[in-house]
Amino acid sequence: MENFKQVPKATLHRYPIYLKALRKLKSEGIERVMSRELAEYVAIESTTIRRDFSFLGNLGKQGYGYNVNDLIRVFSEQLGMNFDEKIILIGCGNLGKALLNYNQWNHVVGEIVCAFDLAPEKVTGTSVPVYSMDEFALRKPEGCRIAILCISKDIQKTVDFLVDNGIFGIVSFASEHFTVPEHIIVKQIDVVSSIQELVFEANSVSENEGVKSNA
Amino acid sequence: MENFKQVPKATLHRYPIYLKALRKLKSEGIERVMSRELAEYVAIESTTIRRDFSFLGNLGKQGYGYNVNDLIRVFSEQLGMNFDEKIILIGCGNLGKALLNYNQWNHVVGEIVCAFDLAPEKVTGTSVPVYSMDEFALRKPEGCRIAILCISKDIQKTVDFLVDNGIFGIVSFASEHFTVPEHIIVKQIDVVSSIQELVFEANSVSENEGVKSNA
DNA sequence: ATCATCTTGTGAATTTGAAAACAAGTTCAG
DNA sequence: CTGAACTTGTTTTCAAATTCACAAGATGAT
Repeated sequence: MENFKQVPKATLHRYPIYLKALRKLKSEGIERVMSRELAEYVAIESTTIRRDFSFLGNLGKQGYGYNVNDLIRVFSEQLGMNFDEKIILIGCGNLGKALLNYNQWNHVVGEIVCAFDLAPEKVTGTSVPVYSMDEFALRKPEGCRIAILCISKDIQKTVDFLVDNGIFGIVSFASEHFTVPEHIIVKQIDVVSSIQELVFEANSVSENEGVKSNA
Repeated sequence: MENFKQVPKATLHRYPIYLKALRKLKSEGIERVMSRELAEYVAIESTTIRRDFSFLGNLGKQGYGYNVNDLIRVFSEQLGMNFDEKIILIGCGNLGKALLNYNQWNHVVGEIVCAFDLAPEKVTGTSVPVYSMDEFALRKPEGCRIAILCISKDIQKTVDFLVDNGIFGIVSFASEHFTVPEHIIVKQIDVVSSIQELVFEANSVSENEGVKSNA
């Protein structure tokens, strides 16, 4: 957030992985970790980890390692992770409802404040209010920047609408393809594509062995 | 599948994106596409696209472009995408059931043949049979290689169990961290991490503009 | 049939990312 | 307090991926 020295995209992609591992370590009561330990844990070279961390400042101590709590705090502050992102969800079908009932949002990135659906009266058993899409402008929470998309029709139209209404980050579970203006950030989540990639990878390594995998 | 000339990992990651876009084009009745058009559509440089395609053979014609149907067919055949992957799903909570009811599996990668749960008798309204984990060895479909993980407890134990039972590809929706042997391929799907990454990216580009985004 | 106009596929160059190597600072035992 | 043993952060080296640039082949209008 302060003086970003051009953090590489590849590094940005790994931060959530580190953060998750660090939270796990913290939950196990571990307060100190060395890059080499963490490396084994997340299957990323220790040298890569140290470099990734170095973009955020001098976080470790020679001969000691890193303090887990400090790391988590720096990640949160420096990367603008303020824990209270107001997120909205569009489309309350099976998947949408499953995400709404997912209880691990708090104190991680923020929370889903409300949801929108074409037929909100048919949606029952959710812990947050569900509004009609017609009420969007009226009901959109103050400061809301991110939307989770769980619809299967009219994707492009919906995306355009969201962008026009000030959303700049979209996490999409929609399987269909869509395009956005340059300044909008999209994260696609697609089981089918993941499985395809998995199959492609499997078939391509069967030819020449040797791939390191982890989660 | 035939003679893979070391397809780069980055390329492997883009194949599903192309495939999805191509299917969309096909559904719109478009039979011919040029790398430049496709580039604008998926926000990947045309030259990158041409190189990516070149790993699978000479698929295009100079002065003409690519035939959409041919491309889709080659992708499927060459990459071992045989449309009938027998997939299993572990954990039938909200999310698991949502995935089971997702109706766009057929003719894309294969299908979810059955599911497993600790308490299968409590799971209702699914279109595929749900078995107890105790019956795993007995019920696992012949030729099944891929499992979708939708559980929130005992992740590591479950993963170890699956690996011991011949699964080598895992698509995990579990938020918790786990490790696998080297030859196992894992695709993590995690809404929270995606949102984190999105926030990180947003905050880092606000400093220096200019990022191309798409879906 | 011919030619101007396209578009692919690929060597070469450039940019980007990862790994190795090491200097400098910290810890902890005695 | 002293020094051996560690571990970070960064410089340098190496590898991977992307982009450039262009030759070669195809098209379609005339």
